[in-house]
Amino acid sequence: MSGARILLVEDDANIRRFLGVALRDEGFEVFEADTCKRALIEASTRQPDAAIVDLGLPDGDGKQFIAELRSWSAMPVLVLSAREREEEKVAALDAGADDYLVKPFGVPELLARLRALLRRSAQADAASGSSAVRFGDIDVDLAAHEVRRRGEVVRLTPIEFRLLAALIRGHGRVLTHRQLLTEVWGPGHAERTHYLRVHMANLRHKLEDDPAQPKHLITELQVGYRLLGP
Amino acid sequence: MSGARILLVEDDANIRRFLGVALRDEGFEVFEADTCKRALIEASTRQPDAAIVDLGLPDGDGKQFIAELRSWSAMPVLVLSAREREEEKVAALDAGADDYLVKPFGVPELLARLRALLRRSAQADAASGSSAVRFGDIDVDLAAHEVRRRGEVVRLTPIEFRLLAALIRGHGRVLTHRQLLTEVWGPGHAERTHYLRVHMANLRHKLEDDPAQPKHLITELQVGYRLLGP
DNA sequence: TGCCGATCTTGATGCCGTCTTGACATCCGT
DNA sequence: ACGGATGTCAAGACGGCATCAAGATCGGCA
Repeated sequence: MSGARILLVEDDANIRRFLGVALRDEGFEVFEADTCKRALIEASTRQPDAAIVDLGLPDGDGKQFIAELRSWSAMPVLVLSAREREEEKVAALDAGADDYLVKPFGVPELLARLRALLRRSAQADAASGSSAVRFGDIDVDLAAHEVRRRGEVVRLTPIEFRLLAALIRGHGRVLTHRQLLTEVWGPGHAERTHYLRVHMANLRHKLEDDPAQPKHLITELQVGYRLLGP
Repeated sequence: MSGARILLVEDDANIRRFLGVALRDEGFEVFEADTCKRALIEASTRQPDAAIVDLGLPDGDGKQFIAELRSWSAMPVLVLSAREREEEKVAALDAGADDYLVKPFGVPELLARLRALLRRSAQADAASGSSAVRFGDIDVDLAAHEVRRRGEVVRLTPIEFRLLAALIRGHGRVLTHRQLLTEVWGPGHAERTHYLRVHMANLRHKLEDDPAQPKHLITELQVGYRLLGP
């Protein structure tokens, strides 16, 4: 679970910056918030995989944040706090937190505990349904890495799959050549538009009824490509 | 989640009795073990909902118990220990523990952390299936630690079994090299893709009719592997 | 304590699928 | 009809994968 998205809620700018660096070093994508209100907004818009929350926030208690969050999200929450009174810990855990770490703490321990939480929630996610998308007679399950056409499994090469995944993520919208190239090949290959043509052609052969008259993998002249739904 | 079944692994008879009483007072059903070996037997026969484990066991380290347990069970594990060195905590958590509490601790905190773990796993259990799986002519019973092929018992090495268990847990979907490596070898070996190739080859020799043309242990080029069902 | 067997790790090698690359055909708006 | 952009096709390069075997490691047993 590297590259997981973490919401970091902490009002002290120094600690926040410090933790942010440590988390990003581990390959996490980090979003930051310094108030209860802001944290709830970030939590809903960024769709993080887990939250690290300081209890002492300027507006309202961190426990309040957890309670609010729990009303619509099951994401794991790790609480940080200077308060080491046992009742505080019990209250936070019973409010819906998954772990409670008393300051000062070691970063390695924080990371290990975070890994443990992500490990659990990854399992849970895997067990509960799949993230399926459908357009025309094509079914794509991004999590399972599986593509079917009229029920038949279609074998895609790695690049074909990543290209399709990129198109699905922006489904409906036009994605520029540059966007697709950097997403699939990484930055540094942003001008190899020829790659796109070749692999898009391969994708069309595998997914379209008539590759010359694509119904879903649409060319936007001079701009890029888009995936058209049903 | 009152009435949950708890496995208590602790070699000190006094502490064990004390914790047993505290847990039973809360309405839990408690099973006790004082050695690594005994704990594994109890874990598989009693089917507890969670385990509380002391790290300092007479025979072998508690981490060993966790690693063994994790190869066939996903039950939450809360570690108790007198060792407060950070490396110990990290090692235990990365071995598969879900929480780590340093002695001496307050019973209310222990109970709150236990509640948090049970809360989570109750959610997860609601979604997932049983521990016996069949694909082709292979039968696997994760709980019993047994693999059969056309009725014949197949001997798997520890790593082979854990690799197979990881594939079964995500059966059908693609598991990335990274996922498999961290699950079987732990984080820190996430880029030894060579291990995977070797042990996957061994698994195929033991389970597939034609190891060169696998029907179930499928390679997903550049991505990982997947277990294909019937 | 020292030996033995099983298992895991590590390295070398050949192979196969995929990606890249270039030449050429086709389409589109002007 | 023209030029630039897009689509098609096929050949060769490249890198990942499978396989085998030898060295390292660990645990059990005497």
